This record gives sequence, structure tokens and C-alpha cells, in this order.
Amino acid sequence: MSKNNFFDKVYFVVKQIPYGRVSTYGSIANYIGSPGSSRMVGWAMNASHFRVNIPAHRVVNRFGFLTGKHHFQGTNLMQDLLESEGINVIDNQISNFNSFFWDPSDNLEAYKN
DNA sequence: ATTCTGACGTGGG
DNA sequence: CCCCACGCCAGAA
Repeated sequence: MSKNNFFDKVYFVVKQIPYGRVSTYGSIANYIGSPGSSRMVGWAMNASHFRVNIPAHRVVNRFGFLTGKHHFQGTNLMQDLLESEGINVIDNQISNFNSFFWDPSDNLEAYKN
């Protein structure tokens, strides 16, 4: 399971995102010690289909846009999942994004590398 | 082996 | 302050 590599770190953090909350690629990359590798976080989400229990729909970009929507099954699955958790989405953007944003750095102090 | 392309974010000009 | 360019690094072609 935990191989301590980049992908597993990403998955570890994403699994901790609480129901009804969302996080961003950048904040996750920053938290696992690879600031600037936000793009790779997205790539890890792309590969997360091989894993289970990875709430990839709770990861959006820094403006709250559902940039990964197109990679989910169906046309609107990502949005549907978020709305089923009480998060409102308008024009591919989470409304009131700031109040749903969950920053790993503020919540997962125990995890270092 | 080399090039290109991303579910992004930031810094330089 | 807006826009362009580049870093990040794994896979595909």
C-alpha cells in the first residue's frame, strides 16, 4: 500500500478530505513537500481509477473550477457527486468555494513524509 | 531516445 | 495588473 512515493502521498491526503469538503491540487502538492507539482497531483487523480476509496471529485483547482470533470464517467458525474454532498456547482465552479475549502496543511499536522 | 502533452500554479515582464 | 512562459514529471507517440 504505502510505498512512500509521490502518488501514494497524494492518495493518502485525498482520502482524508472530509465528506462535503474540497481541496485543491496546489495545496495538496504543497503539503506533501512538492510545491509546484500541482500538475502531477492531477495526473495522480487520473491514475486513481486503479485505486478504490479515492474521492477524486473533491479535488478542484484553486478557483474552485471542476477542471477534471471531463475525466469522470458520464457527463456530469463529478458535479453530481459534489452536489450530493451539499456542494452547489454553477458553471463548473463551486459556489462559495472558500467556505468548503479544506487545506491539508491546516488539518494534517501529524503527517510528514 | 526525443518530443509532446496535460485534472495546475506562480512569477517575470 | 494582465499575460505569457515555464516548472513540475509521468506516459504516450
